[in-house]
Amino acid sequence: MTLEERAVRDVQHVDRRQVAALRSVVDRESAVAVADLFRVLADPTRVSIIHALSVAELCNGDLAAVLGISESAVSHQMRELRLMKLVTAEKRGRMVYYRLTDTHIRHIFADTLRHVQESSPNQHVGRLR
Amino acid sequence: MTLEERAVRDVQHVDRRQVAALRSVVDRESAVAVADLFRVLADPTRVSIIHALSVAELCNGDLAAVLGISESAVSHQMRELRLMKLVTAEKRGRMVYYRLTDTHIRHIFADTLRHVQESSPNQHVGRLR
DNA sequence: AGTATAGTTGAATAGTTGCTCAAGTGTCAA
DNA sequence: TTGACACTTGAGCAACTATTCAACTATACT
Repeated sequence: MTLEERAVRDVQHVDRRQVAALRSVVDRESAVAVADLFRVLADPTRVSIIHALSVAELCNGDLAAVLGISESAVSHQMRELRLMKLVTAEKRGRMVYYRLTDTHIRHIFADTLRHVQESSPNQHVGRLR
Repeated sequence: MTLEERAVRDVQHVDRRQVAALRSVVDRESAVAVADLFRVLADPTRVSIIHALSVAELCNGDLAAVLGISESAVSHQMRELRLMKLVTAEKRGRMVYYRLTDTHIRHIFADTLRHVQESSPNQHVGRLR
């Protein structure tokens, strides 16, 4: 018996129609898309990069300087951010300048920063790094 | 020479004051806090759970039925979501009912869902799972 | 030409994550 | 009490991730 079949059969606590309705609302595909977007924002380095770029346009080396990490590490992250279309790269001479593509992301990001700063000024429940 | 020292020294493209200013704006601690919050939302299963709970209050087994995964898997995820204070658990008899704690998260989540559905209806650039 | 600078890339690696499985706890009903 | 049910927990593992290092390309300067 597949999980799919179990899902339809084994519901005993909510009525089946509600579960059936939820199963159609919560489709896997958009869940993956949403998770992918959040995944990009789920790393302190990328968060810092986006934070910095929300203040100024910066090149790869400057980002490394601002964050205090290697240029290679920045470059790897920029590749990811570019792939996910969160930043745009513009080459000028031998430098590559990055800026945020999307104002929507800016808002989501700002909202979350505010949320974190308001709701838990001192407690921190996340994992160790 | 530490990365910290490099950071102050090696800046050649932006003026040093700007980088110094950015270095104070982009502090590691809140970057980690923001990333931690996003990390919770960066998994398709947890996204689906939050999506389902934004529609109805559900117990562990129902969530398993709705998502089509094992109760154990759900329970593991609920522990995380509880730790991060995104959901609240309420035990009634032998069932544990979950609901979303925070309306702020609801908004961030809804924003992002809308963003994903609007901005990239068909393309998908994320990793395979 | 030659050299230095800015950035990219691929492999390797240490650490993390999400799930499964098996064993456990607590609750209800016969 | 016995059994079934709802859920939790810990160990183990396969997959993924962020960084480092070394080698590379491309541009600029002399």
